[in-house]
Amino acid sequence: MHPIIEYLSKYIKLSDDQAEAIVTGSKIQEFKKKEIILRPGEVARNCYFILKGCIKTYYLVDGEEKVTGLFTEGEPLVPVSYATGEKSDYFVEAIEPCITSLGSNIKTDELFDRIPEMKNVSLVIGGEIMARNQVSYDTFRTLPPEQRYKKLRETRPDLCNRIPQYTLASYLGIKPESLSRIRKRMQEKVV
Amino acid sequence: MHPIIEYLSKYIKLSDDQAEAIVTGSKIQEFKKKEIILRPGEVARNCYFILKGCIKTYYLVDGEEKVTGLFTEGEPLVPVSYATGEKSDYFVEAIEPCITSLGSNIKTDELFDRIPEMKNVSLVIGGEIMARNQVSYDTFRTLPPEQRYKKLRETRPDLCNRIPQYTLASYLGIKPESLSRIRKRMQEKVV
DNA sequence: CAATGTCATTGACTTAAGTTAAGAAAGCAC
DNA sequence: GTGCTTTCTTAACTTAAGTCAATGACATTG
Repeated sequence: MHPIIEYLSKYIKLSDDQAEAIVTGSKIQEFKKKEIILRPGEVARNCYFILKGCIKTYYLVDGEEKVTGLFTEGEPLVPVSYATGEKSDYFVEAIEPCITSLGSNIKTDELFDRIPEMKNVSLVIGGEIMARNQVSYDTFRTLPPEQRYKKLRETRPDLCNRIPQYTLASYLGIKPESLSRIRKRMQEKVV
Repeated sequence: MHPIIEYLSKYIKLSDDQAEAIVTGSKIQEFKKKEIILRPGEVARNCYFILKGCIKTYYLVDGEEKVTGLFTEGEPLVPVSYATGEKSDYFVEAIEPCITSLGSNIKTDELFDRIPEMKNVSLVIGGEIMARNQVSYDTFRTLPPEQRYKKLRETRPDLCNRIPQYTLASYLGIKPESLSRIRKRMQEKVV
């Protein structure tokens, strides 16, 4: 089964015809490692469903990368700029070689015409993304750096291994040196 | 004009009949200062549009209040629990005496039947809430405590005056003592 | 109006993250 | 493989937030 259909199957029973229409209608786009998908000042014309690879979103503050989001296989990435139609404030960049399926406003309208039920699905998925964002937000807000790292190891252990430490540190809101020290502290406690 | 209709007018042109239906169909609920609106473990059956007053959302971590959200007049408050149907992880509590207009799943379904266009409005409003959340999230992530406070004074100066310092401190992710010191430091620079 | 409770500030001290700089380890290109 | 870049770690020092404790301001209540 196509990954997109598998993803949607949680929300809606699609006929074979409908599934076929979605898959053949969906555009695939690939990105090289370090390829920039969206820059500040640009308006996002697409959102992305990640089939393979890993993408980060980040701000450039005084020349420093501030990572605010990490996305991997099976996750939808909806740039704020796509939702609002305004210029993006941040970068979207492939950390690994990526294969994504594109969503666009035009495609979405066509889809809603063809399968009206998808409007409800969008509302539900939107609610879920919002809820997930909120949880991630609240974790960051309520925990100090060291505990954020521990939490991340529990909830997304895959990330800790596949992503450069300095990117992970930025995502945790600390400097690479601090992450290094945290890791060392944790090691010592285990021994 | 009713505040809810004024709010919706940004998104949809409602006939007088439709506006009438929404206003008469909407339930008003008031809360006393310090009244708890939602507790961890409970499932939210309502979302709220704030007509008057101020509401905070917070986690209780080791007996300590960790404020993650502050909402005032004209803002919609959608508990994660309302969106997901799962038990809440956090408290929702009135900081000031509040007057709110309730939204509920049943009401929403009725509304969608009556005014199908409202489904599109929900999608748009949902996108906007998500975008606003993201901006607030990213501000917190990318700025250190002192700058978070400065930013908050720029973007929501009202909050800094109407809310207790210890609540504000918690919202900024610091202790009241630290906020006190930050304020002192800022004063000294002005003089 | 005294007594109590709530909230904000201050000071002394601790802790952990930031900064700067240097060097080690790993990955990549030629 | 050699050399180069990128990434990670370590160390010494600085800075700012956390902690603990005391005090002061203010509002609320009996």
